[in-house]
Amino acid sequence: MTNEKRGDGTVGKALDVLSEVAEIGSPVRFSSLLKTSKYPKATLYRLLQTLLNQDMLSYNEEEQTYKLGLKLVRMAHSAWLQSSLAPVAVPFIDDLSAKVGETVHLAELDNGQVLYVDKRNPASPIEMYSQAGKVGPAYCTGVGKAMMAFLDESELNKVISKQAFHKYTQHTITSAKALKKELASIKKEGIAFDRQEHEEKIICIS
Amino acid sequence: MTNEKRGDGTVGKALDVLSEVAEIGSPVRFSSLLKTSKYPKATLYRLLQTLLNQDMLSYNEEEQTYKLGLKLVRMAHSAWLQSSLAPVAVPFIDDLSAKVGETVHLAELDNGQVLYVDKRNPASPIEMYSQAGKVGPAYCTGVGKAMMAFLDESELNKVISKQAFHKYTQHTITSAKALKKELASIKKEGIAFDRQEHEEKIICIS
DNA sequence: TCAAGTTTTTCCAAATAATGAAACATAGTT
DNA sequence: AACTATGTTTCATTATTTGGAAAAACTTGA
Repeated sequence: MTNEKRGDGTVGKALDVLSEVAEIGSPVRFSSLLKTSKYPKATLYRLLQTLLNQDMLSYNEEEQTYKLGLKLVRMAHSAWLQSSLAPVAVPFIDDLSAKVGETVHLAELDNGQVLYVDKRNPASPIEMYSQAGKVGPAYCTGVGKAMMAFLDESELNKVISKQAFHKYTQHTITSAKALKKELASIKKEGIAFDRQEHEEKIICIS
Repeated sequence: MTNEKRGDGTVGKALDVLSEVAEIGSPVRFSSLLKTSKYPKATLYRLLQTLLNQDMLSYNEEEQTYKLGLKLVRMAHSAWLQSSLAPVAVPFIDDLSAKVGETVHLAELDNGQVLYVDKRNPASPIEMYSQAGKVGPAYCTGVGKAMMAFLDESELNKVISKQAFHKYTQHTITSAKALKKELASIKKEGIAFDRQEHEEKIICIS
């Protein structure tokens, strides 16, 4: 039986399980996972054990619950450090945030997704981790579009072809053609707007 | 570096490779990884491909380099949300930081390791991601010891038994016995100190 | 341009590890 | 005690992973 879409062997399955735990968002019991998961009992069990051994998950014996583990956090820390621009740009966004008195995001474009690398909010100086690290679709956020506008033709096509357009709100752009048109005008004017395309009531200027 | 306990099949290997990429800290070429890695060419290659497919790594075609990928960051974000106390405690540590005018860490104890969940530094409001997410050994940090002091006997033994004591500085505690003694006094006095046990010139009060 | 060196990718038979139905274990209830 | 709901282990079968070696794909240099 070959599974076409999710096709990399055991590792794929393990990461699948890891994602499931991540998506649930709170510590989970084995049985609870079993209901959601597409893997049979024994398999799921062994995958969880492996992930535990590897510190990708941590297990609370009292409550018999699994949650994401230390290794993951440690690696994410590395990922942050590996991010190309973050360390360099920090002073700039601090500055910008202070000047405009609005929330400032620092984002990176990675394979058609916007990774919010950092965030500065002048009012309450934190919330940070709760936003930085978030990933969103590039085609319906201000930053995303701003960045795509400056890709060259071939790269842009590559990115677009990977996208599955999903209509988040009634304003979301859902065709490659419409997107390209918008990008062209962004390039000309130097400013990108997000007109409630991803979340209602949130607009942004990039 | 010398980790004997490596034994869970393919998943273990894949995560091993992932760790290696993380530890290097900057984008790596295949050949470069091959030198460090204990896996043969073909194996390493396939593992990298799998991790790529899974978005755990991302690949820069121009430079032919691998770095940590989006999925990892996304999951770490979830890990942060799953952390039991962070969301609740944020206002408190903001407050505390303002009052004492010193850097405040929020840490969690997880299997003998201290995870710095959050950090507030009154002078420069950031650096955060660069520290939060960091993991350190519990037995030679102020916070770590403070928390261990309030574990009950059996849990404490479990944690201690997992520890490999490593002498970071000449002040580091290196025996289970000495550690227990110290914990007892911490419990009595309600304050834990870190007297340059982990890093020279850094002391802290918990 | 071709040959010589690198680095990355593919192949395939043998070796190994993963699978999952079912049995077993351990609470928790009625 | 028998019943239920979870969690853990076993084991013969099957599918995946392995790694040496060799083929591509790139890089250089003359």
